[in-house]
Parts: sequence; structure tokens; C-alpha cells
Amino acid sequence: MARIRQDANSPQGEVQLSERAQQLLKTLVELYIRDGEPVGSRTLSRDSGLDLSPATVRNIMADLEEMGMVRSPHTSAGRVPTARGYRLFVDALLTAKPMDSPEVQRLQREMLSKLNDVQGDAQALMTTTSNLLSGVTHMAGLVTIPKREFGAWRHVEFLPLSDQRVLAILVVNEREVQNRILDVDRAYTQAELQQFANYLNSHFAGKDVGQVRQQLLRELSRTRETMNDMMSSAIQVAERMFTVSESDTADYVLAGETNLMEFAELSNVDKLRQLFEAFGRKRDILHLLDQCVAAEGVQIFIGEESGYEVLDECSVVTAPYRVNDELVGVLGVIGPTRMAYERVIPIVDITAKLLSAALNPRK
Amino acid sequence: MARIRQDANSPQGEVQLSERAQQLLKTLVELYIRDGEPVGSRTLSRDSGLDLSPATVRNIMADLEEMGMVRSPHTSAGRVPTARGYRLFVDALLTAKPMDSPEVQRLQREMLSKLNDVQGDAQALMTTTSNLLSGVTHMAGLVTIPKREFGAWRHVEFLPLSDQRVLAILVVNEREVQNRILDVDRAYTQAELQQFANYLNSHFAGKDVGQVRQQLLRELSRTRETMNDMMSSAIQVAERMFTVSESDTADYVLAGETNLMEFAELSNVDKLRQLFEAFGRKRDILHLLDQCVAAEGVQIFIGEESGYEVLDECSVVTAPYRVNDELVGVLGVIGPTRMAYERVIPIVDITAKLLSAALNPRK
DNA sequence: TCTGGCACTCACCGCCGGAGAGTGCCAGAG
DNA sequence: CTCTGGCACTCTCCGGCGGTGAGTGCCAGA
Repeated sequence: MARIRQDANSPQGEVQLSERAQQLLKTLVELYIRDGEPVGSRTLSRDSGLDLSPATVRNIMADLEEMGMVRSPHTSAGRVPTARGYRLFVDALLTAKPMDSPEVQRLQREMLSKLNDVQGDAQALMTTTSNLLSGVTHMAGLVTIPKREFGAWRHVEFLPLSDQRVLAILVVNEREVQNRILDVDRAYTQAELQQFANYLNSHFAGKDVGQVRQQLLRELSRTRETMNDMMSSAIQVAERMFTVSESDTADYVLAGETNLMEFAELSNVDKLRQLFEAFGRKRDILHLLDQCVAAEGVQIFIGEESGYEVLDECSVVTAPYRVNDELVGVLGVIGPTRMAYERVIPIVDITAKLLSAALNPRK
Repeated sequence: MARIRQDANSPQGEVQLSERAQQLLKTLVELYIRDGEPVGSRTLSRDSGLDLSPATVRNIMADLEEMGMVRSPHTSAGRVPTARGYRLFVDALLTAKPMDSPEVQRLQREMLSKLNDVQGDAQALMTTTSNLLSGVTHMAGLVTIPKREFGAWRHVEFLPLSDQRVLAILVVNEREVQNRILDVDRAYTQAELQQFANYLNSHFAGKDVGQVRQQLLRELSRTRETMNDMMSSAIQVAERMFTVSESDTADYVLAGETNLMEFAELSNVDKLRQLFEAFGRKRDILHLLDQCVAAEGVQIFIGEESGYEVLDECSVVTAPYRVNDELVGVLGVIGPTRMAYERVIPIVDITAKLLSAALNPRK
């Protein structure tokens, strides 16, 4: 019988954890994810591939419990992974599904075809992506709508409103229309505003909105002398258009929330209610997602790690997507901590890449 | 002891129902709505104000059961109203709360103040109203977004897209921006479109969009000879703007769905899930609401009456709201069949009136 | 250091029996 | 003919009981 060397004490975890223990934890998490039931020493000894007796397994389980990797719901009920256990599993033990597995390829094909259907309309793109994520994972899909505009400047139009307010309408990317009410320094006439719009359109049409924005900021700080009054005013008004007001908060598209209802760990109506209320409030969820825009790749929050009580029994898997090499938004899924990470992670990863591709001007 | 005359056989119900029976049904429904528990003959004899012995009550209950007004969950469990029972109660037995009760007045004040906050922005108005309905009834609030445009024509703008498509941007009511992609009969140049827009704006600015629409239809049928080519083309393009495409389906604003989670009759996670999925699908709900736009006043669907299985245990109370004396949308609440109708009905009624008032141009 | 053995602890299930609520029916009173 | 009190019956709910099965912790021996 081949015995695995024990106590290898390899330097991969913060706490020393024998190779055997890691292997057992891995099997335990896998079994628990598959069946959703506490795993006993007997099963573990049979399925771990380690050829250890249940008694030995029990000893190791006691260690793992002490380290906070697993816990037992009650005295005689086998073990269940804790958030820490999942964390170690995800970080070090996961057998990642190769990105080119048939399933992922199928997903990729499906996504490309769906995304093509709505080519150009960013909003529809996000909705479709969210639906796709939820459909393919059977959990809740999530795509943030970027605060920062991107795409090609097409046309701007200003309309004077009462007082010192102007309605600005910006067409981006051939079909997306954004509008915003600006408070300006003085009342402008229709003719003046028309002039501004003409000036801006002739200067910026076709350019990337992000770049336009930066250019506007630069122009603003430039000395007034180098340009005439009209230009200066026009730039001032246009700049207003890009300053994010507190009212237009970030937002996200959620899909398939109802999928979450069928998970046993959320069958508690009260927990469910709190979760759905959090979805409706949006604030907490957005705050969590904001943290993920910074990170490069897939980000995972397991259970209590998120810091939000409502997400106690949930995990969030996210990946940022980019437009013009700039990270502008996040997508991901929300599901029970007991989810098939090795399947979900590549799905989220590739979806983010596909969405990035679909959003980029020339792909 | 004053005895109420029996078997009055007054001609108010389709089925003959003695006054006593009606009184008992009324008390039963009231008690059940209050406590949520099956009502027994003992309680009923005590609380009906009729001075009947429990045994007599039992006889009458047997009659009511035969008529399908009540049913007993099991042999020894008192009676519960059926949809038919609620229906009779709502139609004939309800002690309506006077519209000027302090509570309704308080609501009225609260609404007026909230609605003032968002004056002008129709979308925000609907959201606020929906929230208000859900907040005040502790159920789910619902406001449809009218398909038909209304308000004052402010400004239109056309932008040529690739192929024979035009992006139309219509500003209504000083701040609402609607945009739509039109398929037109041939490719127009930027200059042509500009001309169209100028023509239309000069003709229609300030007019009611509904009227503009009708006028456009009239002009279209007029012989071409009476106007020049440009005008004719402009009108043709503008008319396209108002033809509702299948893609821009009607929509509604839902608020406080999570309130529904705490009703015992919906604690069944599976039912809950189906209900929430129906909310997300929108189609069924919209179809139901469509039927209510026609009706003048408050409309009520009780349980299975709606015809949608997911609403089996729910009632929907709606009232249409109007703009310029035209019924354009519906608002209402969704809650368990066991809801305080006498409270909810006036609330929905008055909310519809207030929203109508807030939406009308000069109020 | 690993293992088999053993006592122990729980959750789960079905069963039972009593309490309580409410019913249906019947016979008698008004 | 209607109403009422009485009575037997039904059904739910609840707590207690004991058996079963799964799994544990610990200990002594290989």
C-alpha cells in the first residue's frame, strides 16, 4: 500500500498543514459541495484515496476542526467546511477546470452568439450577460453598469431649462443616449448652447469619450487666453456633463435571483428576505463589488468574508471587465458558499473576457 | 333579546343569502383577516352581534360552505373564506373606510410632499408612488409605466445611423428624454434630418404629445399635394417615432416585493419562488394589469380570479390613473388574499388620484 | 504512528396518548 | 318550523418514549 508522506510541512499555507490533511480537506469540501451533507470519517477514509482508517481520519479531522477549517453541526454528524476551509480549498487545493474544457467552450460559443444579437447596445449587453451567468450557473448573475462613460462620442445636444439649468443629451456609440441635467453658472440662450454643441461635436465626434473627458480637464486648466469666450464656456459646460453627481449612483443588473431560493441553506424565509432586501437596496452589494474593480482577475468572497451579514451563507465570485484596457466594471455570480467553485470560477473569468471583447470598439 | 329577521331574501346577491348569513360571513371574513386563523362557530356566535348559539351558526356555516363561500381546512378547524366569499364580502359587505379618515389624510399629506420632491420627472414619480404604496400597505406596490407618451413636446433630434436607420431623440416635459431607433424608407443625410427636426420642432413645440401623435396620423392621410416633399417626409419619419414596436414592451415599477415574504400563506418557498419569477417575467402581471386600464375605478382580483396560478393566494387591488382625462396606466398593490381590503381599497384609490394630479401639466 | 474497538451522543422517525378545538347530528323546546 | 343544548366524533398539535443509525472521542495495543 502506497503511503503518502505525512507532515511534509510544505510552505504553502499560513498554518502548517500536512499534505494528508490538505488532501482530506480537499476531498471533504468536494464531497460536501457535491452532496450537501456533512461528511463522516468513514466516507472520507473510503473516498480520499489515501488508504487511512476512519479512526485516523477522525484524528486529522479533530486537528482541522481546531484550526477552524471544518466544524460539525452537532456531535454525531460528520464535518462541514467553514469559510476558512473553503478559502484554503479555493486558494490552494482547487483542481481548476481547464479553460478549454468542452463545457467552457460551449459556453463561449453560446455567449458569442447571444452577445452578437445585441451588438452595440451596452445596456442590453449587460442584461444578456447577467442572464447568461445566472442561467449557466443556476445562481444569481450580476453585472455592474460602469459609472464612467466609454465608447465613441457621436453627438451632443444642449437644451436650456428654467433657471440656470441645461439638459444635456449625449449620444455615444451610435445608439446609446445619455442625458443629464446640468447646473451652470449663468443662463444660456438656445443659440449659445447650439453654438457650444456645434463646437464640441466638430471637435470630439468619433473620439473616445474617456479621452474626451481627460482632454476637457486639461483644457479647463489651460489659460483662458489661448481660446475665445465661446470655446471656454463650451468646455466648461461640457465638463459639467462628466462630473458625476451623487444622484446618478452606480447600478447593476441582477438576474436569476430566484435561483437562490432553491438552495437548502437559504430555505429560511427570513434570511432569504434579508438577502433580497439587500439586492433591492443595492448599496451594500455595490460597495462589495467596488472592491473588485481594482483587482486584476477573479475575486472570491466566501461567506462571512464579505463583511455583510446577509451574505453569511453566500459566496460571491467576481471578475472585472475592461474597455480600452481600463477596468470599468465587474461581473460575477452570487450563490451559496457550497458552490462548485472549480466550475464557477472559469465561467466568471471567461465571461468577463468575452464581455470585455464585446464592449471594445474594434474587436 | 333583539332578533334579526331571518330569510329576508333581499335581492342583492346572485344567490339568495339571508341577512343573517351575510352578517356572519362578514364577521367571519373580518375576523379571519384580523387573526389569520380559521374561525369557529363559537367565536362567530360571540362576535357577530347576532345573538345566535354556536349550533345555529354551525348550520348556517354548513350552508355557506355548500355555496362555496367558506371552507374548512380540515374536519375540526373552523372556517376560512374562499375567493368567492371574499368576493361577496368586497362587493356587498365591506364597511368602507371613509375617504377622509385621519389615516387617509395622513397618507395624502405624505404623498403630496413626496411627490413634490420629484416634480416633473415622471419616472421618479412612478418609483416614488410604488414605494409609497408598498410602504403604507406593507405589501408589494406596483405602478405601470404608460406605453403612450404624454406631456409637452419640447424638442426632437434625428441622427442618421448606418443603413436606413435613424436615431430619434425626443425631449418631453422639460426633462424626460426618450430615444428610439427608426427604420426608415431610405437613407437620409444629416442635413435633411436636421431640416425635419427644425420643421417638427417649430410646429409642435409646447403641444401635448398625445395630440401631436393624432395630428401626425391625420396629416399622413392627407393628400400629399397640399404639402411639399420635405414636410411629407418629416411627418412620415415622425410618425414612425410613435408606432410602438414590439421590442419596447410596457413595463412596471415594483416595490416592496420582499414584504410578501413575511405572510404565512406564502411562506412556502416554492410558491414564493414562482411568484417572484412571475414578477421578473413581467408578462403575466402586465397582462393582468392591462385589463384594469379600461375600468374606471378600483379593480380587485381575488386569488384564483386572476386566472394566473402563481397569484392563487394573492389578491391584486388596482386603480387606473389618468393624464389629460385619458387613462394611461394602472397602479395598485399585490398582497395575500387575506388583506385588509377596507383599508387598501381607499389607499389605492386615492393614490391613483394623487398620481393623476401630479402627472397633469397644470394642476 | 496507526488502527480496531468501544462507549457515548445526537438527530431522526414512528408511535402513543392526552388535550383542545370544532364539527355534525339529533332530539327537544318554543 | 326554527333554534338550541347535548353528545359523540374527528382531527391537529404536542410532548414523551424508545429504537435505529451515523458518527464521534478516546484508549489500548500493534
